[in-house]
Amino acid sequence: MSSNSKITVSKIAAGAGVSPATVSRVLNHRHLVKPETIEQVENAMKALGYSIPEHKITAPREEPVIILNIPNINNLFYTEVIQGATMSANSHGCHLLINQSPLDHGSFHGFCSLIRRVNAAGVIFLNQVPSELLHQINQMVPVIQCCEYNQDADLPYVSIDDCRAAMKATEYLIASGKNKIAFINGPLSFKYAMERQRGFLTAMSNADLSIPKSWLIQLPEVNYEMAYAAVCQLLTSEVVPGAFFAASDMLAAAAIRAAKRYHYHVPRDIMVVGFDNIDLSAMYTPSITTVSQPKFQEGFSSCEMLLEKIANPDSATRSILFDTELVIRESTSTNSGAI
Amino acid sequence: MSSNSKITVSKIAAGAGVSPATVSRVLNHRHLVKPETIEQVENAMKALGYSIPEHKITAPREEPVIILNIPNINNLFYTEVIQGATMSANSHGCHLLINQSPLDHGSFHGFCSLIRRVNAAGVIFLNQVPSELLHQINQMVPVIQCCEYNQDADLPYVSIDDCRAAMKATEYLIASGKNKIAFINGPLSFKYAMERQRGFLTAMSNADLSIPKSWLIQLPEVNYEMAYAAVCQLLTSEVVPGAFFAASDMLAAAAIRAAKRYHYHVPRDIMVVGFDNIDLSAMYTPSITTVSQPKFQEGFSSCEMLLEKIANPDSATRSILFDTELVIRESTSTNSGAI
DNA sequence: GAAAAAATATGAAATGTTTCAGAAAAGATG
DNA sequence: CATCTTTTCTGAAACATTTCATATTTTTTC
Repeated sequence: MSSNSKITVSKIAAGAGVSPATVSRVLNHRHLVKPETIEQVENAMKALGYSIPEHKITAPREEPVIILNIPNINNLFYTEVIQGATMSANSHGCHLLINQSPLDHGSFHGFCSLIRRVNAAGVIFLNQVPSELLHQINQMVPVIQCCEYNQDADLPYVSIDDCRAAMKATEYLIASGKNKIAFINGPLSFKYAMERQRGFLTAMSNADLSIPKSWLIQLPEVNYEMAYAAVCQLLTSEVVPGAFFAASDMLAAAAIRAAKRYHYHVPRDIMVVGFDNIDLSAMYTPSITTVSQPKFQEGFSSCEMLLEKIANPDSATRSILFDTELVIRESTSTNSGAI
Repeated sequence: MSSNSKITVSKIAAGAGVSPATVSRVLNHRHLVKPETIEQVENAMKALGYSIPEHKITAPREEPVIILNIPNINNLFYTEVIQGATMSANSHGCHLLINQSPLDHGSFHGFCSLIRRVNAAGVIFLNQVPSELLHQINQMVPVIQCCEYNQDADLPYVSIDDCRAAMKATEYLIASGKNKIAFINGPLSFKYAMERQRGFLTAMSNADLSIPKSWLIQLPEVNYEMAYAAVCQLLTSEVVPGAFFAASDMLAAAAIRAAKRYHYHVPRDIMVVGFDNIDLSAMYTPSITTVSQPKFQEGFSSCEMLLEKIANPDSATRSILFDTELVIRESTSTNSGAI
């Protein structure tokens, strides 16, 4: 027996013909060591019967960390987008971490310090960020905007054509024989809200339909209770709409609930269309007809684009607008077994 | 000027009249050093104008990063827990980042390398992690378990008493005149699922009630469609339960949907109780009676406990079990305006 | 395509941390 | 209260890690 005592870094180093420092590096900062040297050291370890403790094994290179920023995790919409981005990141051996920050002027400093602190390789924003902040961050690391974006910033984004999608949905309601359609929306400060409203109004005007101003419901935030209250109020006035188009599924759910309260049958008396196709829309009773956007795909592509930009900072990255699809469910379909 | 060069452990040791080992201990394992000795060392540090070392335990110059790990972001339950943890972290000037990983043997390496890569100060787990992995991670950074936990690991957790909560809910259904109660559950590999089932069965047996085996619905995953199909099947057999107790709100929603399909009135014919009080349960039609657990509070306390453990690694951290509350809504309340 | 600049890779030495053995203090025992 | 036992505490030495200087390779520039 050569050495029966404890296995030390120095002994491994001697066996591998390198310095103890190098062995220590293989153990702790593997990416600093040349692959062939790592192999030498690992052979020496094996010869001594040493196995590296599992939690000490580090990646052969410093894995990039990507920050995906969301304004508020309390929104069902994001989960599938995040799944897509995570899938992409993991398949490239990257870490994807989710940060929650409004990314306004107040939180900007903290966000920058986060980027530096974790040495992030890039950022995906799911919220609209003011141009000047976006540019400052883009000077530190590559940036991609996903779903909600700031067109002024001239930075790449992955999203859908909200206006066209809203037009299609409105046209569907009109084609279903409805001409008294109310629109429920959240704050117009969101680009998507603005665009969806524009699509709705364009489709209505194209069909020569006009509606009272009060049917363009404008909520101060995307909130179930508020939407429920607003729709209840509308349903107790003299003229009642024959359909609601909501800029998000949760608002559509609130409209359905309100309609039921006043004993309107959905879809016979009142049709309801939502937007986004979140899980809730299939689970609701009746299930909700909605504009489906490819959330997973959007997240996935954002991350792919970002990784491309990280690997090749000067490549011209082109923005993407995905197609949407109208998913017909019980809240508009008279021949399904809606309750 | 005595020494203008770098301040080292040896110099502090010389100043304090102790060995370098002791200074190192003051910095890293304070509890091993006698209080008077600590004071000597700290005086010597002050005399040398010692400013906190860069990456050592004594508060890094940059803000700590906490990793909150969830098994799957596609679960509505987590969002509020995350809000609580974020609130706590931010109020202490920490970054809280969310990572998505099942934390099994396959993903363990990647997770360890993440911890090292971002130099995380601590971890909060929202999923049950095998003891041996938990211990290995705990050797790197402090660990807190939140909501779902592994009792064997002997590491601190913040959660609720699922068994007692499930008993209370079952007793409420029994007190409401129901004695034919079915239970819908997800995989028993989750501790919460096991405990909730135990609570249900205990309450039933305490009331001398027995149910057919098929009324203990055991789904291979927590999934709306699966639950819907299972309940539909049960509702088309000869004897039909008068109530469903579901181990999660989503399963309760599926039960309601299935009941409606077969024209049972909820709550008159069939009562339904869920668990967790996620947003969905208030939005559903009818709204769902459910066991509410203080999700925000659990997240908040987990993070506070973790920060305490980071600041003071040797402090004895005691686990917490919060109280739950039964929130009565339309799915069980005959006198509310249920539809 | 040569020269300059930047990134990568390594060892010696400096520095930090842990182990181990033993001293000192605190409790237990008869 | 003397003795044994256990626990706490510390330093020397062993060991691990990081820093810094330098050698090597790769990339960029002109």
